[in-house]
Amino acid sequence: MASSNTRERILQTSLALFNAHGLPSVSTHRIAAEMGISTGNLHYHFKTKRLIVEWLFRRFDDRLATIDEAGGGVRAIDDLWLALHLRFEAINEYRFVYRDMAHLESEYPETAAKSRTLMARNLLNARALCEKLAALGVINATADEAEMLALQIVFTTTCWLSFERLVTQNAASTRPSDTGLAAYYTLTLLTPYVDPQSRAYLDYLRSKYVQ
Amino acid sequence: MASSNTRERILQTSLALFNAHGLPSVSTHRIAAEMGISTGNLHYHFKTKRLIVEWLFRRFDDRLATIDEAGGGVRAIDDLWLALHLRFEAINEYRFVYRDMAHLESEYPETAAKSRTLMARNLLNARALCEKLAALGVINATADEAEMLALQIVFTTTCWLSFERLVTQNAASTRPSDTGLAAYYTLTLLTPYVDPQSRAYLDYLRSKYVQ
DNA sequence: GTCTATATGCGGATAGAC
DNA sequence: GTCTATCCGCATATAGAC
Repeated sequence: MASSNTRERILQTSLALFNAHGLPSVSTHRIAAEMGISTGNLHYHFKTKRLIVEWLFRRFDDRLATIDEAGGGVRAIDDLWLALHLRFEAINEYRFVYRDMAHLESEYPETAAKSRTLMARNLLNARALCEKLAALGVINATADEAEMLALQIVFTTTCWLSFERLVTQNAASTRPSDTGLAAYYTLTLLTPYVDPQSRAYLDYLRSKYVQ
Repeated sequence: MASSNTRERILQTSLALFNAHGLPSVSTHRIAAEMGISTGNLHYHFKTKRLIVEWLFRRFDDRLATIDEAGGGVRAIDDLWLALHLRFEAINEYRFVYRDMAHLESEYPETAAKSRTLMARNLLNARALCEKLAALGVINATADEAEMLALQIVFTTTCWLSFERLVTQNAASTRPSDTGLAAYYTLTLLTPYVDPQSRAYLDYLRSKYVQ
């Protein structure tokens, strides 16, 4: 039916605007205007802006959960690159979440709490991943080093895309946000620890991404 | 005179509130209420909220510039630890800047542009620093590795304190934000490259900060 | 310098007609 | 479902008295 169509368009439009201009800067008026509908109509589908944010966050969360499941089979550096790439794709599609996290904290505490839970999950997964890579001999790292690597990986996947916008020139509007490059950058954290074979793969990526 | 006193108090109060609740969530009303003055009075001293933000950012910028000057003499890992610690102290005192960077981008474009300039400066400084440490033999890294380390250091100093809030339990209000720990965490990026002597210092820090 | 009072606009959200 | 019209509250900012 047309109803759920509008509902879906609201979510898509909101997501695009949140990503482009930031959660606090995008009003329900603006969302409705962008879609060419009235604010009354918008509030018929979502009683509050908060509900829109919650729905979008839930999708983000589900998306990452799916990636996590599939990512359990990482056994080598190139698997890891793919897993990271997919992860950055997802984070990029919902980039408003991490970029406006401070605002989320103060205005949408329930969603922020879920975000904390997500972060804890990410840490556990990353830790398990690094331990596995160490056990497989893909990386040569002590338990402490593996632990630190896991933290660095989670830190980077969470914050890198936001940071990248600061460094790249003011082409803030026209941002393709190369998620492959982001994945490569994350992998470089492992550089000092990888075995020679994996090292060759990193060099291959390097030639691909660094001019 | 009392006038400039009030002006200063406005800046201090604004800074504290921005840090505690976020730039977009703190209104001029709230600042005035917190100080026990009227909004009219506040606007007598600062015609717009934007001016307050610009003054605070300028102080932040100056503060980092001072640290940069003093930091030119880093010749060993313990020097670097001190320099990083001072830097995190400054970033922590003005943490609203990086935490609400997305909002700064959309609502205070001029300040955001200055922030970009600052970031470029940071990158150059970090690069020079890593090259120097490599030349001194404190770290054993190729030119590429030194370059990557510099990027990682800037990324970490910029985003770590924001990320930390996400990971630590919901004691978001009562956050001492251990800047020494942040500096130690940043140093761990160098771990794989340091010479044995510096390694000993890192181990000392580790025993101090990691339970 | 500091106050009270007020103008103006925007954002979220609702009422009721169609 | 969708619209128009409107309410309410808050935020920035100003005017004018003290």
